[in-house]
Amino acid sequence: MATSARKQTRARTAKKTRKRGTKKARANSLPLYQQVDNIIRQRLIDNVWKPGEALPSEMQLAAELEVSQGTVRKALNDLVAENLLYRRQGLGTFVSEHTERRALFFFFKLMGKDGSRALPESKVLECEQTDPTEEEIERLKLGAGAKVVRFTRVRWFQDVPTIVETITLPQEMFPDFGIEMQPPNNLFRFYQTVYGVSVAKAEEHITAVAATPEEAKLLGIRPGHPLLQIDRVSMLLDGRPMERRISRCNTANHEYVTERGS
Amino acid sequence: MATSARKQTRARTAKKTRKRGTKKARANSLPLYQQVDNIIRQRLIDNVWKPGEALPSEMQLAAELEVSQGTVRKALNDLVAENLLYRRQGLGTFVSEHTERRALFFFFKLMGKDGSRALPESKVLECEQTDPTEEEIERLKLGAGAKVVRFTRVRWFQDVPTIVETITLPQEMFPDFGIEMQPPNNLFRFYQTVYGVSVAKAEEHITAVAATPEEAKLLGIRPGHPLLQIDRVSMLLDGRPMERRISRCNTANHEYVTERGS
DNA sequence: CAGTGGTCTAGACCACGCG
DNA sequence: GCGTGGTCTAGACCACTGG
Repeated sequence: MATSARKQTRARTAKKTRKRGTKKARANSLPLYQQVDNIIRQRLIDNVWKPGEALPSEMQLAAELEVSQGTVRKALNDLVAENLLYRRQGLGTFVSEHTERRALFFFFKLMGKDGSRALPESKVLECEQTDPTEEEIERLKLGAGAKVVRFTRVRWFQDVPTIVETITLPQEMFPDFGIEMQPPNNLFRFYQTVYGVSVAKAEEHITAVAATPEEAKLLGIRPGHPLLQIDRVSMLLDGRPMERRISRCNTANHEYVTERGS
Repeated sequence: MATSARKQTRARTAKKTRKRGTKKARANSLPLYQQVDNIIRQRLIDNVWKPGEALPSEMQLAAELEVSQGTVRKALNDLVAENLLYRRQGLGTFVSEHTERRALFFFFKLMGKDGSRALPESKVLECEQTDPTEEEIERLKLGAGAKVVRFTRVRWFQDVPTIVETITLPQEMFPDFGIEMQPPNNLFRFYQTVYGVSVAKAEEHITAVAATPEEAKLLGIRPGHPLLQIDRVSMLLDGRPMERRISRCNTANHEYVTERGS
């Protein structure tokens, strides 16, 4: 910022014999606040500030990047709108964490039909390190020869088995996963604290399917019973896929809830 | 704004023998830009500006409401973030419309598994004006004695029947609906242009269900085949429910797709 | 108390769309 | 050329947090 973008700016306006020395124009391509946004975004990707940590104050960032406080503020607020940061008056600006609560409200859309909302318990059935299927290669954008960790678990709400879940991770991002380790219930928090891998966005494909005999047995239902299948790929800030998860849910007592504003 | 909120402000700071006459403080409750936001929001509810129409310019609004241009700008940008308005440089600020394209990308989440994305054709089976069920009374927040319009339709993607839909409307909001009128394919646009009713937000509850014999016949599948049920209530800007829709979809070739940022 | 973010203003210039 | 929104700055004061 202080160098590249800025110099360009000066260069661009040079031929017009710039009169106002104090005024800043923007580079031909991107507005200043977006350049600031990108710099901060890159630092988040590079883990310069870790989840839960505070960023420098607006004034400090403004001084470092040689822009006004207002420009930094706009960039920060945009990042807050994307849930990457949060701010607390009198305290500072912080990197978002994947707390239990956050996982619950942001990623976990299954609610009890009675209005209850809770994370289910989990029990892992199998866990192996293996070769990916064709579908996994595509969904996780895996390179040739890449390995994956794949495990299956059943999830309960109040002693009622409700979800059968198959989770696939790129082995490269999670070294030694599943070798001497049993995955815990809150996976996102685990990914973040143990491997420094933070989920930034996710895409879900939802369909209705019939329960297989195995699933029927695990969930205590008839084979062929309708299940809600949620096929989700979670991605890092830079867009790289980091988890593929297929959840097959009995929606007798729970439903997938989503709302959209305007 | 020019009167009520402003006077309060003055009143609050009165006892401190306010020194700076030019400075504006905010009322105890809400920041100025939120007051402006609320005023504009109310005008949208009151249809002061209709969908597609331009609002007054920032300067005009600022002058009318006696605040700075920057404050109006923040309020407007917040409303843009909610998709209630959109702005075009050099042109102005406009009220959002429910165009085909908008309906497609905002409300219609069903995508072809081959990546295609289109609004299906529709054929209405029945249409009646009747008493609401208990469930409808609750979901549509109907008062005692309120009537509803209820109709059923089948929807096709390229000649393949895929969705069976039951739609319920509060009769009060849609006088004469269904009496001498057959509902068209793009309902949201119809609601807006004919009745001045604009959807602002929606909540969906998604489950997996088994096809009834009637549905199976309509969709050309076996009874008991798994269907994706989307139970949606759409609401006006002020939160009043205006449509309840139950869509039961065969997800053999289509799936419900959603993404979440951070 | 000092330091943080939150609000608000005033004014400059830029980029765009249209006549 | 004019009016629109878009960007950027500078500076003021408010409100909250912590020591």
